[in-house]
Amino acid sequence: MKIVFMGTPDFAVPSLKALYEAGHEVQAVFCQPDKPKGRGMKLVAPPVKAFAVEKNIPVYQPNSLKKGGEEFIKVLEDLAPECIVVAAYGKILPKSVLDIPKFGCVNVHGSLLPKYRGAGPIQWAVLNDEKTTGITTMLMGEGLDTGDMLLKCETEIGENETAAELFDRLADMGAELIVETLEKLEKGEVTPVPQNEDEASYAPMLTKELSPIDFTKTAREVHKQICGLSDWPCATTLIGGKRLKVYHSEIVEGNSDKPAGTVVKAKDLTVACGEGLVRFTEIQAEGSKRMPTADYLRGKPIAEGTVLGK
RNA sequence: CGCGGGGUAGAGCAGCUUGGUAGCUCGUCGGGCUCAUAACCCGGAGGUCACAGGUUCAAAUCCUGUUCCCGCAA
Repeated sequence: MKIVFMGTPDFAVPSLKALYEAGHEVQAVFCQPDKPKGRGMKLVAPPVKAFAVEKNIPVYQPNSLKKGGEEFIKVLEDLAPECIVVAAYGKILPKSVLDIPKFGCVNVHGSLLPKYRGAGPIQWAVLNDEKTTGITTMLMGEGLDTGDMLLKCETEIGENETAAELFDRLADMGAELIVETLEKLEKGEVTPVPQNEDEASYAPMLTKELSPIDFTKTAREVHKQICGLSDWPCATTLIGGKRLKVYHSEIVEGNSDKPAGTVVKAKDLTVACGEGLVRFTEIQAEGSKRMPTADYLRGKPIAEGTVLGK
């Protein structure tokens, strides 16, 4: 099938790769413009662009498809793709684009719609301690992730699984599902199902305001916050006035009468919460790289009774 | 040139201000002790102190350049 692929971050790459390797004619790739990133504000190409360049697929990076995007829409019309596949593109497609391909625009979304529409479905599923989540492919409408659903694939969320780990798994699942979706779409073997608006929920992009850990919450809530925010923006606390990022953690059996945030076991950094105990297993201090907690403690021991968060 | 921290043994760190024997915790190897242990004791191996230049009798330490990693900000 002649397709145009629209996507930007790592999440989209497996899908693009799978379509490419499934023999589809990927006519062009659209992604966000290179953005100044990291220290020194260097321009960085999005992962999808890197893959496309490697495979000699033409890349377009419009600032917008709405305002001043006429020339790009012209490009799309000239390519006349049979389907436009969208995976975490990061831009709203105007109706003039949605109407171009005969099979429509198909989106790969990282949740079981209609739950968790929006930019951060994977992270919020973890943060909310969902037992399962998955991938949904759908025909795009004009609303935000509101289109009719095509196929779904469900998976369990691991007890200690971080959003980053789930991201990778879902990206691969999405890749399989989008290939299957196109196949069935072409053969007319799939029936679009409207979403139940009553069950819809919205998962906004994460911000750093979610980072600080509130140890008065339950150990489970703290643990899921750590998992859901890893690798970015990361749950954080303070130790001796310095910021400490927590990448991995696990819930520990037992309880403590110490105030929330107190380190009750210095050997493996077990911390008292409002209810229950949580243990940090991978952390990162300012100016240092992320490492297993045991490594960190060898160089910077933490005294039992230390209270985190200040 | 956005601001800042850092690169020292396999891992994590101290030492740098005030130049003068390469240090700590852990791991590893060998031995010992114990009914027993992620226990304890004794001993050993393991370093171009990121790279390049400079100052000096002498540089991990002071100066200059380069490079890589990280926090903030975006």
